[in-house]
Amino acid sequence: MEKRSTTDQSPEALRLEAARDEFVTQWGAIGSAWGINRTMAQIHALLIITPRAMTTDEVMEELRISRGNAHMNLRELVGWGLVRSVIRKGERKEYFEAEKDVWKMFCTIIRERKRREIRPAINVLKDCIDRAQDLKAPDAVAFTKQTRDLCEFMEMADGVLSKVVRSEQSTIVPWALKFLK
Amino acid sequence: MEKRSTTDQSPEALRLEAARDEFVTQWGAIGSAWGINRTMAQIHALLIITPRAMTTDEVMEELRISRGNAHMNLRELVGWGLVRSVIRKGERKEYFEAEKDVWKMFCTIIRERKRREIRPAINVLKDCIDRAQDLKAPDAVAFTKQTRDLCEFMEMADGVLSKVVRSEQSTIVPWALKFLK
DNA sequence: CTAAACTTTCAGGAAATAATGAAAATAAGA
DNA sequence: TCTTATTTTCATTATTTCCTGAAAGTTTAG
Repeated sequence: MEKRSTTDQSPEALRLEAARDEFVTQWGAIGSAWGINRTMAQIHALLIITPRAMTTDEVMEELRISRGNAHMNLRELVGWGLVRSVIRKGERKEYFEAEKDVWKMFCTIIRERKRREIRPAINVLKDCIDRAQDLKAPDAVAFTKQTRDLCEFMEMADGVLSKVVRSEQSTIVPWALKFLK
Repeated sequence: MEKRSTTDQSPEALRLEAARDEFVTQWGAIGSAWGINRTMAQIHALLIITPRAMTTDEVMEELRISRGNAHMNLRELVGWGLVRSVIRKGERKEYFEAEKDVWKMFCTIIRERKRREIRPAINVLKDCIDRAQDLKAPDAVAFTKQTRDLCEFMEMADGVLSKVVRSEQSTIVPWALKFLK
């Protein structure tokens, strides 16, 4: 077994390694600001900038994390559809590679967030509206108006995002968006 | 001092109270899925569905949280621009009220997230590109391509969001978006 | 069937984050 | 100025979230 990162020490390689580390670290921080587990974001970052598929052990080594941690978060990423597992014939272990196309990545994230968070939020709002809509007290009327406004807004947003995401195949939307700038 | 919530027990009032509680609780959960402190989201929810401005003490009582907690999170909300403090003449204490217009709320959140997270992320990406763009190794080329793609995408997204948010005053964008559904 | 290679699970511990409560600071009225 | 109402801070404590490592499970080759 060779230790890549400790034997390959040319200045260029070091510089690349530093840049990669920076990216992985910062991407982890960014992820956690958006409610994503730091390690999951870091693994995702690592896979995104690695051209070949990686094994659990490689991820563990690169990120200095335990097997359990690496495993769980890789599974989670597969669950999100951001990473797929690859099995090479004749080999027993599992490899993982990330979707590299940024637009596809974006669409996947939107699709999942819609499903996991926007839809449930809309349901909560509808439930709240149902519970209070027939009440006449001023506070109740205010409550109903506010939740209804919020609900309509979120349904609109959900619809817009669906439109955007549905165009995943074509490159038209990203192209059009560039001109909207 | 009267205890509103424990003396006013008509079935309607109870039902409203339950709906409000549900909303506050769930909104807190939703917030934390998006990287926002649960309590902050709950206070925001509470202020959104309360027609009048509230004092720190009212928020404390309603949410059963400590003064320090209420205080800090109210300040944070004011910092986000989602809540403003109101000082009534002749009164010494501070009142807080939330922006109720959903579209304005949305624009405020976008504007802040752009400032706090999207911009810094773009800067990180640019820094990573700078560090590695002159390297020739295959891994380095892949790294640069990937970070550059990501960077371009985020700049595009940032631009689109700016466009959307800049139209805050007018009601044209929300109106147009409805038709995009 | 057995062993080796690899994956999965999860109880317990560690780290990160948030909340409390009391003391200190500030501001306003008398 | 002094007193009181109100706000702010922050060390301590509590809670939540995450990670580890080892044991159990699974699969494949021989």
